[in-house]
Amino acid sequence: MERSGTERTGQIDGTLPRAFFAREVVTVARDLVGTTLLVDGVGGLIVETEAYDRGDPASHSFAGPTPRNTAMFGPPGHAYVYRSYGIHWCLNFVSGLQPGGAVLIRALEPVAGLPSMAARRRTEIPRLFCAGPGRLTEALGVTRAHDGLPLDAPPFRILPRYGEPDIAAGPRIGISRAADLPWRFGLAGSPFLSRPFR
DNA sequence: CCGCTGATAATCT
DNA sequence: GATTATCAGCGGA
Repeated sequence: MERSGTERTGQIDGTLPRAFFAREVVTVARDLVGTTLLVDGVGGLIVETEAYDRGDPASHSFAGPTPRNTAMFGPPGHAYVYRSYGIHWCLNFVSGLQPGGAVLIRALEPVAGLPSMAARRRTEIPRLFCAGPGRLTEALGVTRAHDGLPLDAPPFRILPRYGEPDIAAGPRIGISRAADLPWRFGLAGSPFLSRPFR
């Protein structure tokens, strides 16, 4: 059984406040590593993130608001979910001091709801449950239905981390523009990353 | 270990 | 018609 929010954080309700997301996207992306993401009680430790913001050629918000990226231009602390390569869903946390910023959640270390993840992912290998943005959404049951939902209310729960994790940084994965920016963050040495840092 | 390929759909040129 | 914030399966070294 998981420890209570009070025991972990000293707060009554351990869920991250919306103000957490209303900071520089790169800072939010780094600070999310080591927090715990649950969707309907299924999830685990966030071990890999990427930052995107307005003015970033690799960001969906770069060209301005469209039907797809509407949530990115709404208030921080909400989900932005989009379909990737026609097959996968990808989960972002709308963040930043200006509209158009978001943090892509790329990998989790599975902690809660392991049987549900195994069933949804059709594999018994925990390392492959959430190692990648598309795998993660499949394991947690995240779809377009979650686009725009607030992150401080069910089905979402995001719990603060305890101490300071050892965080690695590097270039983002799978993009062609602004590919040199070190806006990918991860828990150093974690076996649950989508790809290792070097 | 590495690289290639197909699946599949919204968005943009 | 091309591109894309991906993944799984395959073949070769």
